[in-house]
Amino acid sequence: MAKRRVDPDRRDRIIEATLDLIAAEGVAGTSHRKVAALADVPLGSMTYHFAGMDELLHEAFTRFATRISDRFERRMNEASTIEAAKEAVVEMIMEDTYGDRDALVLTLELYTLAARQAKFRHLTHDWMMRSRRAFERYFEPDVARQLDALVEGLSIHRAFEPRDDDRELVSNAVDKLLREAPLQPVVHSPLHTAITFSDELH
Amino acid sequence: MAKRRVDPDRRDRIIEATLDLIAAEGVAGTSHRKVAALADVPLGSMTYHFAGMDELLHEAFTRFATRISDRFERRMNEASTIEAAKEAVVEMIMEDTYGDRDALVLTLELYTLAARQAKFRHLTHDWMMRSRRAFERYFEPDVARQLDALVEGLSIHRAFEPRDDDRELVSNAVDKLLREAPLQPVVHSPLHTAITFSDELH
Amino acid sequence: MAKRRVDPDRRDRIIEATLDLIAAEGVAGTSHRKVAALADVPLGSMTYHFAGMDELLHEAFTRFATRISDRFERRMNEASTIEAAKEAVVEMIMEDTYGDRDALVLTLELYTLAARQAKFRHLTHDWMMRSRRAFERYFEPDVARQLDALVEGLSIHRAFEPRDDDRELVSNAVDKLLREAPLQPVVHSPLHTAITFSDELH
Amino acid sequence: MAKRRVDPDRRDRIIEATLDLIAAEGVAGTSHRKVAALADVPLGSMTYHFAGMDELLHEAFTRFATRISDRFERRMNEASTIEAAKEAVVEMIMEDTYGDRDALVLTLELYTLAARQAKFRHLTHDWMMRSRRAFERYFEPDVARQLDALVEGLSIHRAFEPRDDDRELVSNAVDKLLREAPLQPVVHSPLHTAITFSDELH
DNA sequence: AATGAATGAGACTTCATTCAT
DNA sequence: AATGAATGAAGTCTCATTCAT
Repeated sequence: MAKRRVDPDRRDRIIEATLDLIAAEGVAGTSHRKVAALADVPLGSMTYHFAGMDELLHEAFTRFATRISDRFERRMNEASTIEAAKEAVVEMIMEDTYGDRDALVLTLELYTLAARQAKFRHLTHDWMMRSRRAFERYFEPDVARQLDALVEGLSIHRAFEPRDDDRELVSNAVDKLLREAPLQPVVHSPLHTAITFSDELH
Repeated sequence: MAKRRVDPDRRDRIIEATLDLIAAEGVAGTSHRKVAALADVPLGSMTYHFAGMDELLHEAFTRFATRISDRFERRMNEASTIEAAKEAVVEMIMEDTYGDRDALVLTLELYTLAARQAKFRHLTHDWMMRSRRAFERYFEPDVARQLDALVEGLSIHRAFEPRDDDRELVSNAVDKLLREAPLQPVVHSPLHTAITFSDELH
Repeated sequence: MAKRRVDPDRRDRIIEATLDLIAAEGVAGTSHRKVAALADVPLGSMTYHFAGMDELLHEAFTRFATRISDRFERRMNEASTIEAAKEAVVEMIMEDTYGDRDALVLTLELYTLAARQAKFRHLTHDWMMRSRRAFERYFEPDVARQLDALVEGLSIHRAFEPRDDDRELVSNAVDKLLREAPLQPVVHSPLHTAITFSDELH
Repeated sequence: MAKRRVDPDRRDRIIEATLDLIAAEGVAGTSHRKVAALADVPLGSMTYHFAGMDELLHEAFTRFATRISDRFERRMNEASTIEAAKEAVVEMIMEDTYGDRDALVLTLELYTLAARQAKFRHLTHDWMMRSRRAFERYFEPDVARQLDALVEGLSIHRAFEPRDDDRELVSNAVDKLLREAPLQPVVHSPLHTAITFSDELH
């Protein structure tokens, strides 16, 4: 382990190491020590660069959510027709909704944190908003929300129980959701931001 | 803490306390000490009744998954027509897919564990199978799977971002998935049980 | 694990299991639980049959020391000439002074206990007395003591550092010790039983 | 316990305290807590300075074996004639082969560990090699080995059963071993380093 | 600005022993 | 006579954080 007095992207390296570690051992198994070892920085660096574990987790998940959203947006924006957009949705569910196993694990870890701590909730909020907005380039707002939920559910279920005929099933489900406008128009009401979660108890 | 040498259903109380604690503080924040305090049993009881933390978690999540599946099955079985079944699905998403906040948190915690440790995967597997089978009383197998994923996605998204017009949106999404058989019939292939997750790294 | 309501030699089995366990994991690594598991008796049996860990250890080492001494005596008594006796000594050092690895380990464990706790000292005392008396059938008392010490030292050293030419070296050493009476007769004085060890501190 | 953030030779103090404690209560009775209390360091220091109990034991016994070997070597080197060397051997057996009671106990504890765990065997190996080499300044290699074993055996037996006439007996035994070259020369064969011990079982 | 050293709290687990049956 | 259940004490170790340099 070489001395590295000059080390500009040390913060960066720490954040990446944190994400790797969470993917591998979960938030529960993540500690300053392990991150420091993985990032090859002195233990003392950890609390020097980040006020505490919470700040570190927050920054790490911010980077993760941003990264996933960026990729998602890019792929959706590349489509030039509705048909292409639909194909992109199916494609993302099929091959890499969450990019890979690590991404799924990180997503679940983030949801778990967000469900319990308000301070992580804006991350999931922003993420969802960006997804929907990307969908809205091609689809009705309500359909965008429905689609967003379907993508979520199919991705999780496929991760746990993949099957050979998934593509047809996914494609068909997306088709049906896009098929036609509802008979009785959905009434838009103002965003209801009430948070369902009561926060941590102690 | 009174002396209580004779105490049947102590195991039971420990398991319930564990679920409460996980809901409140997450798997990461769950410890023998805290569970023991919550269940009002001596610390030494913990590893007497359960070989270790892992066994405790496994038993707790087994109870949880079974409980949720039971309730889900019961509600689906109560429907007598397809229309009623559809209504039950919407209802469950709307009011209590996961029963309550605790149930959502516990579900996410379980998914997180299952994504990383094979030994928890059979719990999510069984759970999904029971859901689909319950759906299959009324719907085609493929539709059952699509519906199952939609329920998953909508429940999660609604938990994070509830809105006043959710009922219409949910109902409409379910409607569309149920609407009609696919034009090009989905080809059934044998269950592909390959697990996508490589297990814990060390 | 069958129910064994009638089980006469249970005490016996426990003692043997204890010796096996000490050989494998040392006195330090020996516990009621492990012994019970190895002997296939309920944990509750342990403190029913033996007042406590100390009594168990004492009985186990008593059996061990007796067993080793018996064997030693038998082999020495089988010799009919001094030459044969000398050969028996060499033989015992060479092939099985302590019988096997387990016996060496148990011997060292016993010495360790005896060096610190008076209550184990009579075991080592009796053992040594029986060895010397066995030697005295053929050799002068002083030579017997010298021989006894040489056997001890060679056995230990050979256990740690065996060599191909050990037999010659051992045989030669025994020869020299037996060769002839000392020029200046050793004065016999009464046994000095003062114990050098101050006992356990707490 | 005063605050002592700056405390060099803390490691040192811990090692010495460990040796004292092992001498007093054995490896079995040695714990982080007790050592910390004896060395007057916080419990947390223990695993900060030493990766674990094993490392601590290893370092402690390394220091012990080195210390004993140093003293042994020094005393042997001080002799200028064979006669003086012989006298030094007798002297060491008589008064302080192992220096004192603690040293004998520690030696037995080390042998016990080494007999069961390979990682401690190099300590006993080095120790024996240094003893023999010290003897070889004055005596034939084979005689050195015989003498080494005799010293071992006499020291142990004298510790357990001291007698007033030990000096004559010891002196006479040494004399005999040194007396003259063997009639049939011992054949030297290459060192046979095979380790007899199979290691811990599980 | 950066870090090696240090520590109190608390983690999981094992244990000898007690006790009600 | 025998034992399953239970527990308080103590074991080793990991941790986030503080602090002197």
